[in-house]
Amino acid sequence: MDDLTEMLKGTLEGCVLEIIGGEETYGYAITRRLNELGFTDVVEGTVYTILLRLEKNGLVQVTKRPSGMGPPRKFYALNDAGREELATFWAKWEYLSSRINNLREGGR
Amino acid sequence: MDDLTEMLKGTLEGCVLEIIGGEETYGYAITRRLNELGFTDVVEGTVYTILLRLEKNGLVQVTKRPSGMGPPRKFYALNDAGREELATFWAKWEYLSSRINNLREGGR
DNA sequence: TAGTGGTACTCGGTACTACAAAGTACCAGG
DNA sequence: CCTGGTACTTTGTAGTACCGAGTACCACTA
Repeated sequence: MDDLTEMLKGTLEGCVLEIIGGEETYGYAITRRLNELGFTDVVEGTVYTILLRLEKNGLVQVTKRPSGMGPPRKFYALNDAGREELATFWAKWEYLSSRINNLREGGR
Repeated sequence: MDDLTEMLKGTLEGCVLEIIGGEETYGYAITRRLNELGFTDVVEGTVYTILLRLEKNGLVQVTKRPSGMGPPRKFYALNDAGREELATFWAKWEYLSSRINNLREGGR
């Protein structure tokens, strides 16, 4: 699939929220997860900027833990604000995707 | 629905292409059409920048015609490149939306 | 005839986001 | 020691939707 970067704007952050909401995890693993979910071109740098943004906006709780396989990992978990943001994201996604699919089917 | 601007990035241009593909039309009418289709906050300035971009990228054919109801209108129609771009857009949209919905349903 | 409101397009600047690129650092195995 | 996989940081760039202000045409009306 060719370049999706513009289309990912606004949705990739929601995807990261969803992954974190499923289980406490860390940046490197999130990137790998996204890749295997079909977001093949998403790279680490992108995920880390999103994680820093989530942290700055107070949507996640961060815990640093040693790894054994390399440098220490920063684990991310959703807090209440994060869960709320995730729900908002899905509401927006549903709204937008339904409008777009309507448009495609002749526009009603 | 609250702010969708980030989520619209990469998709709004495709929506405009789809509308133009349906019938030859012009900026002001496209804005009104988007608004009634549920893209309520899209404003004229945004549509015009998209139209100029489409023209610059050689995806549309432009014809200026007098209006009777105000200043002359610039009518836009898809050319072959535009139709191809529209098909690519829908392919990307299908790909992306299916991945996102998969992710939502537990992630396989 | 001046004023208002709807139609219609242009242009300069801003904010936000995904991504590129380069670097730091930890650890295991040869 | 040196390579390769793991793991995070930082700076800068490009692309897009949006804002705001401006220009201009026309119909209607007081």
